[in-house]
Amino acid sequence: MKLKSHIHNIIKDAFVKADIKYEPVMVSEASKPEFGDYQFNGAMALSKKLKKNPREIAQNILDALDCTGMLAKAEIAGPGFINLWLNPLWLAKESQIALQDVRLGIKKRDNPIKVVVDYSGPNMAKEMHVGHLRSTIIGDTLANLLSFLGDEVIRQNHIGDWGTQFGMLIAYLEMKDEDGSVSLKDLEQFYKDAKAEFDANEEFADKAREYVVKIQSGDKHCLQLWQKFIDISLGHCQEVYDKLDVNLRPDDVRAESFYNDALPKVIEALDAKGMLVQSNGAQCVFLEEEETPVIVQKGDGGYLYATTDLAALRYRVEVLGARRISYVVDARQREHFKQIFMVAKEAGFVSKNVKLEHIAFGTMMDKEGKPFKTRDGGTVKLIDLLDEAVVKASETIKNKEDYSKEEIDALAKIIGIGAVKYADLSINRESNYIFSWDKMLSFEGNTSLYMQYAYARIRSLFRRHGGSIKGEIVIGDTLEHRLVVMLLRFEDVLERAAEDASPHLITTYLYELVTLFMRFYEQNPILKDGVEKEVKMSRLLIADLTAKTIKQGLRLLGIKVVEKL
RNA sequence: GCGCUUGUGGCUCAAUUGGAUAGAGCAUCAGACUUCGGAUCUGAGGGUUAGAGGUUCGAGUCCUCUCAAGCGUACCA
Repeated sequence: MKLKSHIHNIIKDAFVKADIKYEPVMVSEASKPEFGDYQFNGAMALSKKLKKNPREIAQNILDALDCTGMLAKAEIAGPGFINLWLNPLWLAKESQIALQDVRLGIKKRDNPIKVVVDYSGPNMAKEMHVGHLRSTIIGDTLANLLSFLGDEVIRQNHIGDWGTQFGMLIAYLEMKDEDGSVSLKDLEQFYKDAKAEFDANEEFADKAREYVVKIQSGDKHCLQLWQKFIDISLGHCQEVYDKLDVNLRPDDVRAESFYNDALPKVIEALDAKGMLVQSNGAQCVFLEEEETPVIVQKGDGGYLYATTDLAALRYRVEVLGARRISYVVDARQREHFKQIFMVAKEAGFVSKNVKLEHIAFGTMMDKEGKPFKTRDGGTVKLIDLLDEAVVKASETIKNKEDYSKEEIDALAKIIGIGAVKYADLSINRESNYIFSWDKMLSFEGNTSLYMQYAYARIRSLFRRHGGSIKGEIVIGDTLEHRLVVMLLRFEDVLERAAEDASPHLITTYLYELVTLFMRFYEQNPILKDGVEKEVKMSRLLIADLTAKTIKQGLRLLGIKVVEKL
């Protein structure tokens, strides 16, 4: 239910009736329950334009406002706010409709677009570390979300599989003369060993350099070694994706090497546009108001990160047909993307109706507020972090009920991984955040376990109830009223989260929803003796819609729910 | 040096993009129950939104300056 735009339309009609020749601003949720369900703040801003007292304008709007259907009541408050109350009968009817729909009343977009979401992007030379977590799950959530809302989403995993370090790595792989399955089990160690060999052994270093050239010129033997290396490394990534319950598959991989042939064409295109300038031997694009140029070709003829990104951008627009391209990449690359987007626009690689956006995010920090590292200062492998989360989760739930070992293992996986994801996604992506096991695995506050607990409680309610639910929703008190309004707000929240690429809007919403439900549940008995049948059914239906909304919300974040906890 | 980002109770985070008395959780203190799962709920104390100006009917949010922190600053990705 697009609550806001429905109310907006009613206000619009009132504007026409009241002969106000301006477009009304969007309504917003009331900041406090006393102020109703929604509020319209446009009267104050109009006062200057219309040269009238804002309260008078508000009164004019109010007089023209249709309060016979969706709205029950409207009042003027303060300097000219218009507070709006929704009609309980209307709310009951709409929530009933939502409940009968698997999509909870959320329609797919009428005008879907093709969206490329570029996320995760690990480097094949090393294993995924904690730094890849945010890109992977924020990107995945965005992709899930847009897809749910009806857009055609194309997931792109832009892996780093090309560059000088691969010469060293495949030379070392060949020297070890294994099939790779043993020595590449720990990529991190393999990289270290290769580097040590490179530094100590002159002969090996020469060979490594030679192999760089050989892969690039298409030498069969070297390419085979390289392919083997990439396959194994990608296998590590897939293991992480599966563990994370993220929707990335091998098909979504478009590696850097994929664009090799397109790189010279990027240079040609830029040259044809007269944008290339040679500076200190390198081919550069100078941009207005940018201090440093974008270097697209090195003095030795080699290509760079920027060149590959431009080639990828062209591919996404021209071949994939993207109308929106979202790059979910660390905030430190802000300048890079700013420049790439400028070059792409100037070169005509994208038309004006294509939206390019850098979905920047902050860094994960430790308790002291320093970048998250191991005790000896190394990077934390993502797979280790996830495994630890599962172990910690099983410790948390072990003492709770008499679960079998299998049950604990299954639960711990869902809960542990879910806790990591939820903790990350619940924070405004732009800022850095402090990683804390204790907070993450707490049952209190805005955490995944609080959501899981609420969901399990509702499910338990239905197990206990057993029989069928026949009846309709009747809003009995203000708490039920607020809860139902909250439930119907779901679509507005998803739209906004998708627009801003901000998963934390979903978690904030879910937390508010669950808090409200807990209060409702505490105050309004459902299965207890003495509750009238109609009331019982109505409350069960509200509980059911709450559970379904929690489940759907978490699902979009890539988190599964559990029936028992 | 220049540029970008950030600064909100003791701690961790919000604030509907300029709206009403800045909200939550943790921690602290005080309550509720012969538990529809207490891993719950209710309440209290705790804030000059880093600081100083400015714009506006109205500023945590926009502008200017100062302070502090993080990051980026041409042939890595």
